[in-house]
Amino acid sequence: MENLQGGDDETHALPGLFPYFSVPSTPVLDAAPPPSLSSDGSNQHSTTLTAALQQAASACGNLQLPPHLSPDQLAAAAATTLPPMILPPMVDWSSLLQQAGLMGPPPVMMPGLQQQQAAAAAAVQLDQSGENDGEAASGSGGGKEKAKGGRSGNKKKASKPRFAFQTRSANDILDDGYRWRKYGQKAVKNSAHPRSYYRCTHHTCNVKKQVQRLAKDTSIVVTTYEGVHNHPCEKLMEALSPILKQLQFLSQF
DNA sequence: CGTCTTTGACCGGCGC
DNA sequence: GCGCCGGTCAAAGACG
Repeated sequence: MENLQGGDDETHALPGLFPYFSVPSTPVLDAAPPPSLSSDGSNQHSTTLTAALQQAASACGNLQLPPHLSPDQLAAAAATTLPPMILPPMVDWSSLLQQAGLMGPPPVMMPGLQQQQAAAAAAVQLDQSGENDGEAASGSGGGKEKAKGGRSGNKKKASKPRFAFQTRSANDILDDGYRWRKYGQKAVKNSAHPRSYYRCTHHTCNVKKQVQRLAKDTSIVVTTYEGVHNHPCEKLMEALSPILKQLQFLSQF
């Protein structure tokens, strides 16, 4: 599959949407290897890594790197102290570096798809036993507008951004750093595996996600996010705090 | 006791 | 109008 870029649709950048994965899972398509953080000590690499960290911190809302650190200091900090010991393995570096503009588009996210197209794409991916897995997303525009609201008058056709991606994992549930409450499960046509519906448990957050397995390859989990979290990711904060403490320590010099 | 999952019922949109 | 389907609700139960 190729990168699924919708043509004319708006492209959503969703910082903080996929900041953290602790479940051992791998992106299915065009998976970029983790950055070789320790092998390259060049300034450019280090400063861009710092930018990635800054992106991640700002995405979560309540972290700041020491403002008075010079770029050189930040670069030195990143180059000399960040290597593997300090980099939490659960951080999704592909997403971080992609947010910082260091990588191409993430492997299976589907930016630019309108919600019904994303849903249709996911449905096609599930239903089709044919060849092109995700290309159906860009190709099939024929998705009819299905019911968006459930029973209690959810009439608004909210155009929340929706992102779907696939991971190869034995676990259905990816720990993405947020807490989710399951509120439904439905059998999927032509698939032995049901689709599960989750809602973010944060009071003010309205983000939902759907999780289902591909019928054709049950080792692949398709996760569809709808909406953007309006609160920090606590687990990412925990993951980044050692780095930030170290940077703050360095800022004393 | 609070939180979460399970599961059948229900709702609304769509095609025929 | 009817049935299908995706999505949601909410009661009941499980769990720590």
